Parts: sequence; C-alpha cells; structure tokens
Amino acid sequence: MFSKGFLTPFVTGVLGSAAFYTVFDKISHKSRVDPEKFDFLKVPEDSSVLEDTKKLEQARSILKYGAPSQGPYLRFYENHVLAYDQSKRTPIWVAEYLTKANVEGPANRKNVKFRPDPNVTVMYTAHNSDYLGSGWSRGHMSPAGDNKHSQEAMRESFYLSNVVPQDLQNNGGFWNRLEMYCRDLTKTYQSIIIISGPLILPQERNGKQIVEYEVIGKSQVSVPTHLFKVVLAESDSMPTKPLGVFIVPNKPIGFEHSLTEFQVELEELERVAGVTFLPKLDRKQVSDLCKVNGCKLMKKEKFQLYFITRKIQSSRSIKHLDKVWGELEENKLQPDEYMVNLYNSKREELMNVEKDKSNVTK
DNA sequence: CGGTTCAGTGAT
DNA sequence: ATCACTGAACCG
Repeated sequence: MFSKGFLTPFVTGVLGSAAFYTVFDKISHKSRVDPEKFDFLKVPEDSSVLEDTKKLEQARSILKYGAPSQGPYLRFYENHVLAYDQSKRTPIWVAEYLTKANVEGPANRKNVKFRPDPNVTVMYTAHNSDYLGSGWSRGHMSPAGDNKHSQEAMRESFYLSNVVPQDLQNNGGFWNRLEMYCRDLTKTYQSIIIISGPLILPQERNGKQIVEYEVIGKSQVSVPTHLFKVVLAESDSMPTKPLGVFIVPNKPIGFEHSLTEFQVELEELERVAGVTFLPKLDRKQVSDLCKVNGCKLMKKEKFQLYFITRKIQSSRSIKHLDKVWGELEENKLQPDEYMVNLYNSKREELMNVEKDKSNVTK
C-alpha cells in the first residue's frame, strides 16, 4: 500500500514518529513489565510518566479495563492520512503529498458518492443525512482534484472522515481557488505537502471569549468557524522549503480578498489548533511561500473562463452547450483560441450524436 | 473545479 | 413507505 515511490519519504517520516510507539517499545528494555499482561499498549508518545515502574504498576490497576480510547489517532488511505475527531464527526487534520503526477489522470467523480467512512465506528461517524438540507455543503479537506491519478484514492476522498460542513460559496469559490493554487505549485516544485482541517475559534463578546458553533443533523456534526491549510513546497535542488499557512473564515469570500490576507505564522495556527503540524521540519530552512511564489489565486475572469471550459467539455446536448457559450456574453468574457476550438469541436461532436439519435428513432 | 436539488427507478 | 442509486439540470 505504501510502496509507491512518491509516498515513501513521507510515510517513512510518519512511521518513524509517535504513531507506533507503544508502552512496550518505550520501556521493555528498562523494566520487567510483561507486555503480554499489559492490555493498553497504545499510549501517546509523551508517556515519560510511565517510565517510572511504580507508576506503571499503578496504571495497570487504574486502567485495569483499558485506557479510554478516542479511536486510532492516525488513519491511512491511499493518498491521504488523517486524524479524526470522534466527538465532532470531522477530521482534526488531513495530510496529503502532492506531485505533478498525482494531480493529473483519468479518475473522475462519476459514480463516486460521499459516504460514511467504513473505518470509523458507526456511532462516531457523520452521515450524508446530517448534511442534507443543513445549509452547509460537504467540503473536502483532501480535494477530489488532488486524487486524479487513482479512482480508489478519489473514492476514499469522499469518505465523510475527510469532510467538514463548509459554506457553499466558500467551498466552490475562495477555497476552491486555494486548492487550485496548491495543485498549480506542483508545476514549480517537486512535491507539496498539504495539511488541511477545520477550526472552531472563540469570538469576543461582551469582553468575554466565547466558543459557539452549530452542529448539524442527528449526528451533530460540528460546523467549523474557520478552515486552515498548511502548504509546504520542496524540491531537491532548493536549499529552502517555502511554507504558507492560512486560516480562512468559513463564509463567502469574494474576489476582492487576496490569499495573503489570511496568511498566519505556523506557530499561530499551532497555538489555536493545539497541533504541532510538522514536528520534524527544520524551521531554519523554511522560507515564506507568499514572498517566494506570490500566493496569487486565480482572478475572477480567469476563474469564470475556467469553469465555463469545464462545462463545455461536459456538455451532452447542443442546447446546453450553446447555453453555456451564452454565459461568456452575459459575463462579458473573452474566450481564447483554445476555448473557441473546444466549442466548435464539441458542437460538431454533439451534432453527430444527435443526428444518429434521430436516425435511430426513425 | 467545487457543489446542490429534484425526478424517476428499483429493491426491501 | 422509505431508502439507494442515477441522470439531468442547476449554481458560482
């Protein structure tokens, strides 16, 4: 599963860290605890307290029936790794490793549906019914567009463990453009490591800091106030690794706003999230992505042209095709040569299809 | 690209 | 009756 070349460096790092430390690993060479009789082997990395044998013996009584569990900390998928919050029914963070090769390919959304993650205990998972009619859209953390190389990876990205309730305009607009920007970085850098997730931040009210958030559906899925994205770019040839960290409000954000408005220091995000995101990264060799690369998202005109192009490609009738073409006029957009050619060839293709159809009915 | 909604169909 | 699945139409 992890034998793919592009995954190796990342996964090696993960496996080498806290994930698979057990009490046995940590203390067996120092104490005489029999791991066979020890029924709560999985503990956090910072288990130094248990190195004291007396305390460990005591813990065996205290945790006689097992240590309270919040489920596995790390969950592995073909193209992403995530930590899941069983209480909020959303991920805590979702990490991806992007290369040019895995953001392009034939995989598509057809016949792929959002569904509860079968790896999450049913009573702790979100369901489609929670989102339906809630007013919130299902926002990917590892986006479908990052998994174009593998239909299986794309299918897994639609598990609700990879999804948070997201404002629809934000999801299809600003956040979408941020995701496109990240994919675009693979043209400049060999690999991009991205960690995304939801935040529930306190708001000031009457001089007090109040945490307030909506929950949706029978499962009470938590609606985040903000979303974050950590973007680290690297190439073998480069001495520094450009890093950009962003905290974006979960609401509509128009084209007048630039990405840099939402940039924060990594430490700032770590403080509010309570998560150390890149513990093994030497922060001395980090540079500012927005100074190096600009952090410029697609402008309004280009963005509109982009999804009109997509609609032309997916048109299945001349009527629809011409309606989409009319959107150019409505929005006073100038199609480039590529679009004109695309329109003409698509029109011809559909002419033939519809002609065949009418012949069959005759 | 990112999504939702609604109508029709078939299975339990 | 209700749920799952699919396609068509819709939005920015």
